[in-house]
Amino acid sequence: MGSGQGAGRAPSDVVGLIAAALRRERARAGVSLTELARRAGIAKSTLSQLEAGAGNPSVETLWALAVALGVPFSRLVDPPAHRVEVIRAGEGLIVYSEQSAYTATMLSSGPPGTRRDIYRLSSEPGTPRLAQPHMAGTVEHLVLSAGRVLAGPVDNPVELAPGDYVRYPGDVPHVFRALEPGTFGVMVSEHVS
Amino acid sequence: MGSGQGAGRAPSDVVGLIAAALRRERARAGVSLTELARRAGIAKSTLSQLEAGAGNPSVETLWALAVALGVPFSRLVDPPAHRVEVIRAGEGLIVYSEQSAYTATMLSSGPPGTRRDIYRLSSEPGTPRLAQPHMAGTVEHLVLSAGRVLAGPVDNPVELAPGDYVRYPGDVPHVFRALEPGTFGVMVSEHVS
DNA sequence: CCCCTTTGTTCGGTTTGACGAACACCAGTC
DNA sequence: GACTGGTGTTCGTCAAACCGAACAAAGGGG
Repeated sequence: MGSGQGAGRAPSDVVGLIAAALRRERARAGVSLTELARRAGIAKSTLSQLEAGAGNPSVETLWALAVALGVPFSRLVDPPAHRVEVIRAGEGLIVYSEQSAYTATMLSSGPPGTRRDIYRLSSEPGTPRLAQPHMAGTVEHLVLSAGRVLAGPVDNPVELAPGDYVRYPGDVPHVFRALEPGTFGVMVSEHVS
Repeated sequence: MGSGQGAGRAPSDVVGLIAAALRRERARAGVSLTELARRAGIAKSTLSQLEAGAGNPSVETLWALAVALGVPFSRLVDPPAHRVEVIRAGEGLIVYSEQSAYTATMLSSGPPGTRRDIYRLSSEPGTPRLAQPHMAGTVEHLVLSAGRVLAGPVDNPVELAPGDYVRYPGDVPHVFRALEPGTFGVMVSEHVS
C-alpha cells in the first residue's frame, strides 16, 4: 500500500472501516451484540461504541472480537475485498509453454479480493523451469501429483515425491525441475496484501 | 464457528507478537525509532513502549505505524509466516479420517482476507465419502493426482482421471468416491462470503 | 578536548478507551 | 394490562494509552 508515509491518512477512516467490518461479520455470524460482547469478554457498551464508528479500539479488544467471531484478525481491518467476480471459463488455458517440455495450465483464476490462481504444472526432465520473482507478497503452494521434482526457491529447493507439499515465497526466484518423466503437480499461487 | 467460544486467550501474546513485528519491520526498513515515530506522527515514547512489549496499542496507532513502515497492516499482527514449509505425503494434520479408507490432510490454512484451505485427499474404492454442505459461499476445486474418482455434487458428480480439474459448489452435499486404489488429489476449498 | 546531533530510554500530565449500571425499546407470555 | 427476556443504547468512573519533555549513551566534527 502507500509506500509513501505519514502525511496523508484519514485516521477515522480506519475506525469507520472497523465499524463496518464488525457489523458485517457479526451479522454474518448471526449473533447479537450482547452475545458477541459476552463471548469476547468485553463490555457491550464498548462494542456498541465500536460498531457506531466512535472509538479507536485497542488491539486486544479487536483481537478478542476477531476470535469470538471466528474470523482472522485482518478481516476486521482490511478493506472489504471487492467482489469482482470475473471468473473466466479458463479451463484448459495454457499459460506458459515456452519450453516444449513445460506447460502450465490455468485451472482457476482467483475470485474476490486476493489474487489466487490454480495451475497444473507438468514438466519433463532436462528442462528446468526457472521462474522470475512475481509480485511482492506472492506465495506459492505446490503439491506433487506424479513423478519427482526439485522445487522451491533457487537457493533452497526441495525434492518432492508424489503427495508431498511445499510452500515457498513466490517473490524470489524459484525453480520447478522435473527429475522423472511424467512429472506433474498442482500449484496454487496467491498474492496477499 | 458458532460452536464453543473463544473467550480465553493470552492477550499479552498479541502484544508480544506486535512488539516483535515492530522491531523486525523497523530493522528491515532501516529507520531509527525516532524517525519512525516522527513519520508515523506518534510520540517516540509510545513507540518505545510498544517495541518493549508493554502496552496495548490502538488500531490508529498501529495503522499509522504500518503506513509509515510501508507494510500491510496484517504484517504487524499476524505471526511471521515461515518461509518454506514441506509436508511429506503421510505427514501433516489429518482433518478427516472417519472412514479408514479416506483421509484429508490440511496442507495450508487460509491467510488473512479470504478463507481458503488446501487439502490433500486420498481414498480407496468402496468407501464413498459423502461430505455435508459447508458454509454458504464455499467453492471447492479439485485436481486429481492419481487413480480415478467420481467427485462433485451428489446429483451431478464427474469422473476424473489424473490431471483433470473440477470445480463445484461446496455448500451443497458433495461426494468423493475413489474408483481405483491409490487415488489421491489436491483440493482447494475457498469461502467467499 | 568540547560541542552537537542522534540514539533510545524513563518520567508527570492529559486524553480516552473500556467497564458496569442504568436506560429505553421491542416481542412474547401470563 | 403487567411481566419477563431479549435487543442495543447512553451515562459516570477508572485505568491506561498517548503525549511531551527531560533523560543518559553513543557516535561525529571542529
